[in-house]
This record gives sequence, C-alpha cells and structure tokens, in this order.
Amino acid sequence: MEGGHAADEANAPERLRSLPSRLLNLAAGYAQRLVTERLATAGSRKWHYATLAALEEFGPDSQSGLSDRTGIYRSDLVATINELTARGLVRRAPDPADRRRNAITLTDEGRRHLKHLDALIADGEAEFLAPLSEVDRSELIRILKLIVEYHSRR
Amino acid sequence: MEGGHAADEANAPERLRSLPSRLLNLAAGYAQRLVTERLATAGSRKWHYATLAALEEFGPDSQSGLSDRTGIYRSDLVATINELTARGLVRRAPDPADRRRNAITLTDEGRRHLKHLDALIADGEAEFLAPLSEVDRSELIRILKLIVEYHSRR
DNA sequence: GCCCTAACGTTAGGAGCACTAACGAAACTA
DNA sequence: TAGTTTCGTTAGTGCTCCTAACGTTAGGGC
Repeated sequence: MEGGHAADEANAPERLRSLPSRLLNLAAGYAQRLVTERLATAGSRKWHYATLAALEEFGPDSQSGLSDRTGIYRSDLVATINELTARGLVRRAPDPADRRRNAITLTDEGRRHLKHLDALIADGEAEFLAPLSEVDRSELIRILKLIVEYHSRR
Repeated sequence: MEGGHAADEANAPERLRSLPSRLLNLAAGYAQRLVTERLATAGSRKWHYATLAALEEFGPDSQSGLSDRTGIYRSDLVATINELTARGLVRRAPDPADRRRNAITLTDEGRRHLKHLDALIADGEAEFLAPLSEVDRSELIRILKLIVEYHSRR
C-alpha cells in the first residue's frame, strides 16, 4: 500500500513546480493517502465515514438526501449502503411515507464505529498538517474555503 | 462533461466542512476539472503536458527519467509516449548508448503544441484562482509547497 | 380518475489516475 | 561468468467521478 513514487519535487520541471493545480493535487494526494490508510485499519473508506457522519448529524435520511449532503453519487451510494448494512452499521428500510425512498438509519453500532473513525481521521489529519504552524493551518483552511465556496456555486 | 454535483457545502455535515483533507480534495477537484477541460480542447491530458514540459526543459530523456521528473508511473508512461508519438509531438528511438533505453525527443511540432497547452493551462489556473486576492494566492502556494516538500520525502 | 412529468433506487459501464506484479532484454557488478 | 539491477512493456486492480437507462412510485394538471 505504501507506494512512495511521487515526482521528486527537486527534479520536476520549473513549469510544474509552482503550478497551483499540481501542488493542490499532490497535497490532496498526501492527505488522501494518510486518511485512507487510517480508515483502512477499520475496514472503512472515505464514503463510509461521510455517510455515517451525515446520518448522525441529520438523522435518518433517504439515499438521495445522503447523496446531496456527502457529494457521493446516487449510483455509488448504493454499494456504500450495501456495505454499511452488511456490517450492521446502518439499516435500510423502505420509507412508508414515500415508497420510492429508502430510509437509512444509523444503528448504535454505527454510532460507535463513527466515533472510532473520528479518531482515526483526526490522526491522519494531524500527520498531514504536521509541517504547518498553527497560523498556516488556519490560513490554509480559510483560503481553501474561499475556493470551495466560490466554485461550488458553479 | 459539465457534471456539477459536488456536495452542496451548505448541507454538508459539520464534521466534514472544515476537514482539511476534504477541502483540499474538493479544491483539487475544481482545479483539476478546469485544467482538464482546457487541455481537452487540444485533445491532451495532464500527462501529455507534464511530459512535453519535462522534455523541453531538460532535453531528450529516457522513459524512466521522464517518470522521475513527472511522477508518472513507468507503466503509464508507455501509453502516454505512444499517444504523443502518434501525433508527432515526440519521437521515440532506441538509445544507442544503452540499448535498454528509449531516447524520447521533442519535435518542433511538440514544442509548438506545448506552447499552446501552456496558454490553456494558464487560462484554467486563472479561472481557478479567481476568488483569491494576490496575497492569498501566494500564501496558498507557499503553504502547499511546505506540505509537498515535507511529505514528498516520505 | 387519468396522463405526464419528475424523483428514487438500482444496474451497468466508461474514463482517468494511482499503483503492483511480472517478464524479457540489456547492462552493470562481483 | 554468474547474479543482480534497470528498462520498457503488458496486464490488471481499485477508487473516484460521472453518464445513461430502467422500473417503480409520487405529484400536478385537468
């Protein structure tokens, strides 16, 4: 799992070295890997976490509601919910009020698991942010939020 | 091609909203998409650009050299070079000095194409950075470089 | 009530990127 | 000379993002 290839920054072409899209991509890759590795120790992935988090915060929801909140495509959500139900972290039942929908509910076990994932993620994030000062961390987050806010409105 | 799904920031769970790995991922996604779209108008992708850029900057090189400089895996580089040669942007010839190697050379046409891609990328980056002030842009780049430098040494 | 449209979950599949494994040929090392 | 390493290549996996289509169910207009 530990690949460790990733363009030797020092040898990379000038043109690429300060390219925001590239730096962002590399940084996102490192963050992704650290978090993914941690989650994998609990047999989970990003999407599982996002789904469980959304359910705990907003209560039972339909799959399309979860898709909106998490950004996971409806088509991919199917498998995610399958996996979560298989592990008893979530229950899927037809919604009596609207029979097109499934009502997804967090189980107690799911709540426990979420807590565990919280800790793992905090761990990964901490390692990722290790090289940054407190000030730089909040600067980074502030700037990223500006970007995300701007571009998420299309 | 214009998907536009991407988790409505406003509806996203608290837990995810300030998570650096998630913000980074979203931001990288936007940057990626903008740049990719531009490159696609020239029938090119990230890897083509990286390869051409490396060749122009360092001169002819072997595939494994290019892999080091660009971060593209040797296995993926094969197809990339195939595509570039098919379009006459690059030439692949056995290296007489070391017959295991291929010497990859940029053609005049390749150089022209690279210039074109440069412009397209500048365009994409500009749109990506639109919401940021000059100060924020350089702050972002500075901080990202800290991260990349730290994590690229494993 | 009936028709039309829209939403929901689901299946299938494609593209791009990151990454691993294995293999023959050639080169280096001992 | 024998053993190891490098190089290009093929093949294949997994995740993410994203599109298309389909049956079922709801809701709105009439």
